[in-house]
Amino acid sequence: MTEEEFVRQYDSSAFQKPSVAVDLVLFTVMQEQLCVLLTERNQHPFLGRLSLPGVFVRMDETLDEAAHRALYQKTGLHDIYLEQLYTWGALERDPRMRIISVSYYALVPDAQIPDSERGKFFPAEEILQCKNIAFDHGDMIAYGRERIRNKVSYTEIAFSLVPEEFTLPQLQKIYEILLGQKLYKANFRKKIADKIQPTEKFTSGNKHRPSRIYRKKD
Amino acid sequence: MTEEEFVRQYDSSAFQKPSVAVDLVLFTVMQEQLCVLLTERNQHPFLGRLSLPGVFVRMDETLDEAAHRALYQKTGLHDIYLEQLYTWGALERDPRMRIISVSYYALVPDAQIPDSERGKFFPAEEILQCKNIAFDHGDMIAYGRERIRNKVSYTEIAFSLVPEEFTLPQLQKIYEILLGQKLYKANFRKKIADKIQPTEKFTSGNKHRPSRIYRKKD
DNA sequence: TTTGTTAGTATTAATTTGCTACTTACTGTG
DNA sequence: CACAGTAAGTAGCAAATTAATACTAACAAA
Repeated sequence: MTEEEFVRQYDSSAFQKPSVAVDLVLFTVMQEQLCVLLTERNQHPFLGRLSLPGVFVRMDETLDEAAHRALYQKTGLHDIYLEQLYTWGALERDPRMRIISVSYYALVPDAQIPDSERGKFFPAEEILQCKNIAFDHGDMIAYGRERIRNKVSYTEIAFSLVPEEFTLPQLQKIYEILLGQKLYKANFRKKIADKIQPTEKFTSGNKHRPSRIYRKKD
Repeated sequence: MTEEEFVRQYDSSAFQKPSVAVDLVLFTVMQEQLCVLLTERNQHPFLGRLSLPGVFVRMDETLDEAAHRALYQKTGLHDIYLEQLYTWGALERDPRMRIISVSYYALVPDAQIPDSERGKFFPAEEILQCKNIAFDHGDMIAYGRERIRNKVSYTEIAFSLVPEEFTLPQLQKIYEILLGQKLYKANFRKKIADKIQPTEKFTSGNKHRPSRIYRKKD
């Protein structure tokens, strides 16, 4: 059967379609941990469980637009790193009806999160352990965490988790948390040397040597 | 607005849903080139252009199942490496109606392709140049090529493009084509040494030293 | 001035990668 | 049957990265 025959068959008779949603895994690093935005469900199914923010995809918006809308509606944030993750299509992933969900992940620096939202972030590690998560959202979080772990080393996504101005110990900590391992200070600095720009500013107020403040190059 | 309110609003009033399709980027390495399976469209839109095999997702099948179905229906192949790529949701990607397409890529060893299908494979490089491709299928091919290039070095996907029994020059060639660069023989062998198992067999019939035949370990 | 603490640099060992050159084993030709 | 041609396979070393440790620098507080 050709694609064309399929279109005809599909449009005429069995005209049922799945719903399409976008779910958002919003990551940040808080208190030296990778954290995710979750809200407790106040309705069935999965009443009381934690779930990711999500929206249905409108006929007049792209997937990326839907993801940005979800982000903005739920957190008020915009202009942050956002990337498509994976599309989930298990038959019973939502017990109410067939919903195919395109997951996205986003990265925000801790400092950029409004105070009203801070309480909604949970450490990814713990969340994935305790299994109190609605739908297949645990899989989405795990998949996102994995994607980030892979991309840290060959992209610059770590910078998306740090403010515009940052210190190298700060940045290194982010790398370490995302990678899940300690790095060597000297080597780390050599490696990112070409991606950063020193400023003339230093941290202050700490009871130890101040740290130079940098910005991302370009 | 909560997700629940959305569900209600969505189901009752504006009940229109996009169609969901799966498109398959089937790669192989033929004549020292990365090639893709394409068929010429015999219908509008994009009449005469080359397009990827695709199917609509049924209500009773998962996305992975739909991808396998597409593969089997179009080529008769099964039990090959298959992985989800990316989901495409531009508004006008299909001029007939709103179709969201989940792309998958698959890898087959040249030797496993039935003769009837061999003519349908085109070098990815050329295809992406000449822009004779239907829909956004060119983007899908490019995205798949990129994904493979990335995964070659830290996974074992290259083995999916080689028969069960293979020589090291053969395998190295696959790596080189996927990565788009020459590799050093000795280093290559060191690196994959723990992933392969030597057999007692050798190639024959060539007018030079025969090559030992290996299998994938595990 | 001393201590505690973190920032930042220097140095060296171990490993991996880049690269060249060699030996080995076959076929076909004189 | 030697020799040329060709690709398989191995050895070895230089260059670059990564792993690891030790050091010096700059602050606050006692």
